[in-house]
Amino acid sequence: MAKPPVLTPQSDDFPRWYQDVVAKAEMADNGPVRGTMVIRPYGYSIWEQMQADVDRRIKKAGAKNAYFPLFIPESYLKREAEHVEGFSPELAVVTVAGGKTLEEPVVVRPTSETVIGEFMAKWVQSYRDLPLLLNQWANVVRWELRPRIFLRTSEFLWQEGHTAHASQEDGRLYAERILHDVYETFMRNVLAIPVVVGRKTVKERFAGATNTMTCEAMMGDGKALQMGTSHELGQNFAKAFDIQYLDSDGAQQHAWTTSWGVSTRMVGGLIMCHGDDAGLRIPPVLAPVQVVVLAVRDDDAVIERCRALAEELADADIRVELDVRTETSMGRRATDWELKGIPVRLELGPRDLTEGVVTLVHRVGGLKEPVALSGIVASVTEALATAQAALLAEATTRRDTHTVDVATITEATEAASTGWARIPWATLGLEGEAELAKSGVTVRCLVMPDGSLPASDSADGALAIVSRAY
RNA sequence: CGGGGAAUGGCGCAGCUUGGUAGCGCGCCUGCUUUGGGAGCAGGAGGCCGGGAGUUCGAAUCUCCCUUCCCCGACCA
Repeated sequence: MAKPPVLTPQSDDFPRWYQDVVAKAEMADNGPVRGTMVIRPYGYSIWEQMQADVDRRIKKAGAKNAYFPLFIPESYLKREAEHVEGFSPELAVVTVAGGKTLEEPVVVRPTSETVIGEFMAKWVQSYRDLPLLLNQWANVVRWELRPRIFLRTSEFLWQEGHTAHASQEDGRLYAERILHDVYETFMRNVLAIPVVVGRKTVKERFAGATNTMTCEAMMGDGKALQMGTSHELGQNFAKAFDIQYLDSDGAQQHAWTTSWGVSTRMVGGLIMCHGDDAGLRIPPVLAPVQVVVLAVRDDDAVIERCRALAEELADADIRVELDVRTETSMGRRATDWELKGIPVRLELGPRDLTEGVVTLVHRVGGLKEPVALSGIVASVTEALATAQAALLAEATTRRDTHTVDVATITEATEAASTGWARIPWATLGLEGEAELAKSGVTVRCLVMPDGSLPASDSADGALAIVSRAY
């Protein structure tokens, strides 16, 4: 009798598959409070890898890390009208603390523009203080109506960058720099996710921003996921929080601010972009464990050789884990590592040992090949590079084959049942956008035909990428 | 907030119609045999059946109230 599949097949029920993987790969559990999640060690190690890489890139772009408080005076949120309107339904508010009703309720931050704006106002006096480039790694809370683990949780982890500039131009360039040099590059080169970078429509724009830019990724089922955003906030927050500086001519000026962030949602995106019916497939550059060395049998010589092998790989700076839990069957362990998406598995048994080889199993593609024990570092290095490239190629092919050019709203809706549609923004317009929304289809972003960012909300020739989204 | 479901060992479920204080699969523990793709057999541990009130000799099961969760929709950076 055939064994039932380890996971619900993607083609049967994609959301169910996603839930299954999250549980069986030991990524996360639901928390006790609705919408919260417990990130398990394996899931957290993936987040830590993301964090480390993104943090390095942010610092390279000149921003410095700081930390602002979790609690924000409710009055701060109210200072920027559009901002408070955008958030009020999803705010968690503390009204009682220390056994007493608070004079002024405090809000658990949904994002930190307001509190950071308040302090920027204190720190910025002169044009010489600009640009002020800050970033923080923090948790934020948004009481979402429909949570989904990693994709939309009531509390999530992220990095939020906040900057103040002397001119609109400088702010815009910095927001774009973060979008391209930090987010897009990281997603493509590390996550192996070929995101489309574009400009949000007015409807989809962040509350309080003058321009919202986004990285949109296509998931395995053809739906879109916003993986990161970068906002130009204009002078909205500078005016609300009085961030002013004296320019070189001695005149008071309001600063121009930006904000930008990526979150634990990326973990969900990674799962849904690369996962298959056997589980996760983690791109090697990101993978907390790149190689697992697996002892096939309980045999002293085998286990000893496995240890030596793992050590040799670790010495070559390959992230390796040793699995000599021979009390568990070989098949079970192989399945479990596959679920976790470890890119390369080295299986070593008595047979391999006598032949001086080890069986190298590729998670991407599934190929199994005997490779010489002597040149193992080179073989593994090559296998990792191949897997990284293959994942990006696969995701790129899917994105491209599931994106079609259309001319009408009806065609766009149709195309959105299996992927993305590209339609001239001039054809669609605000009414078309509203029309699509009725069937659950949204404009993910606007892009120019050459892939660059539209310079305005109504840039000539801009194309709308429309699809269903998570 | 509207519509639909559900709450029973860690997880997934059956039992309820026709009341007699729980059962299955997976997981877990012990032992033996196994181990090259989710091991097998044997023996175990583990549940005041979401909460409260009521009917009854007796309630997982019937009645009423409450709470929570899930799905669809509205909402969402």
